[in-house]
Amino acid sequence: MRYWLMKSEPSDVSIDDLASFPNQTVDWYGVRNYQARNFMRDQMQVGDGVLFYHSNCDEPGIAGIARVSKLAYPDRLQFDPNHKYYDPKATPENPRWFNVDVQLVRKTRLLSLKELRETPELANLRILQRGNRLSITPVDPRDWEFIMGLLK
DNA sequence: GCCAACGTTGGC
DNA sequence: GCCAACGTTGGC
Repeated sequence: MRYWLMKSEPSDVSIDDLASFPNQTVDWYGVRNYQARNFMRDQMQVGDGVLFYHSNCDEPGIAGIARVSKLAYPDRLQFDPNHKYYDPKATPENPRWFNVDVQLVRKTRLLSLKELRETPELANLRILQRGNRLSITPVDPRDWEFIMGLLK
């Protein structure tokens, strides 16, 4: 059992969008970074904990708790020539991009990036490191427990 | 909209 | 394999 932080732009999929989806589940499409892909494809297990993070928006921060609900499988959009996530080098026989499914556990208060930065216990969070751009990062179990405490 | 920090691409 | 050019991310 591992823990992850996954960024989503709320203009694309917000925590409220997730809550409104069938089974409160979304396929985590559109990841086009190899490190993030490898986390999903090689390490994520059903039941892993996910911090659902709103990025590139007015109030960036953790907006809810979710879980991995399906193991990685090929990202459907890499095969769609009309989509911005199309990848001409990917084929169904040899897919390049993968995604897991993520299911809402519960919406939480917004634990803002500002508050995260002001919390000394969380100084090691990957998301807070300088220059971090990765959309999926592992979360240390101790950090996860600490954040669960803040979100009670 | 700016721009720092990365990641990717492709010529050599 | 190097690295300049280019593209993207995402907070501010």
